[in-house]
Amino acid sequence: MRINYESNRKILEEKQVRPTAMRMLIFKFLAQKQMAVTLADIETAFEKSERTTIYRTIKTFEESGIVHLIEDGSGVAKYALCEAGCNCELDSDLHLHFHCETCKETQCLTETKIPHINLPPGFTATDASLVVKGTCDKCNKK
Amino acid sequence: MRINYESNRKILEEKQVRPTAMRMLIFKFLAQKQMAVTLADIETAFEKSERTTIYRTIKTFEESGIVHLIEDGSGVAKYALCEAGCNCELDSDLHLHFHCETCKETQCLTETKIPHINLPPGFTATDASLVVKGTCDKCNKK
DNA sequence: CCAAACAATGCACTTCCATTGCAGGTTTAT
DNA sequence: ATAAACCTGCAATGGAAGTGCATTGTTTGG
Repeated sequence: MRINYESNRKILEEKQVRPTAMRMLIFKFLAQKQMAVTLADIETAFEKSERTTIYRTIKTFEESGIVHLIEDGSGVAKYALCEAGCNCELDSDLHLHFHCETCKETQCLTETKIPHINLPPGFTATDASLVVKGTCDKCNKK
Repeated sequence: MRINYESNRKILEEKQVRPTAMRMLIFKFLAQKQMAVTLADIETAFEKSERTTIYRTIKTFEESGIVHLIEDGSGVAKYALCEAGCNCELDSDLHLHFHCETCKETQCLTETKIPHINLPPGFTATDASLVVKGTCDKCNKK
């Protein structure tokens, strides 16, 4: 729908990313997915387009703070859209990621923040990543 | 020293891993290192031996609970010895890992356990991994 | 003690994912 | 309109993980 298209475009522009056709498509794809996706997932969804372009698009998104990288232990990098107003780089917005061992999907649990950690003396933290593994709500219902 | 050799051997045997020469060497290497190491690190330390052997040795160690895998976000798998009596698989022994962005080393902070996390309704956890990034005590002193 | 059975090792090869170089094509600013 | 900056597509590279198979080493049962 038109509205959505316009708002997506606005998000890209706000982050200083030119809203090319490819980027808009990939952004839309990410927005529709509830889960974190791999580069291969995007490739599969857009068979017509080039791996490299997708790769670089995601890199651009990552550097611009449009998506954030998630390493969930599956060995491949996954990406998910940052929430509106999210500053993933900052300590303040460290949410946790949940990897379901049944459906193999990874999602952001944006409501659940990483609790404050007391580090041993001498250590200073700039970033943290918490991945919880188990069974997600959907799979627990089955 | 002899004592150490014997005690290392005992550890392997307790975990049902045959103490071959190669395995003893790799175990010793891990025990001396304070940090988590990559397969490449071990390769470099033992140039004479085969990548595959090292790879499979570490796999064996991992499956037997002698080492645990750490994914610190550097993209490559790292391994560290489990503490005596550690049961890395169990919730009870989830310590945190610290990745120093200055020296690029990763270490276990075994004293610091992962705090209890309240998951949203429907989610059940079996495992968790917390990696904190920043500057370690040594690099902060420089 | 010897042979059969099993486990560990070495070598070659494959696969998967990430990344880069370069040559067009497109957009933007002057 | 034109140059500069940026984006895209294609080809190729690199690094790490993993597999198959033949060989060697180790254990165990007779």
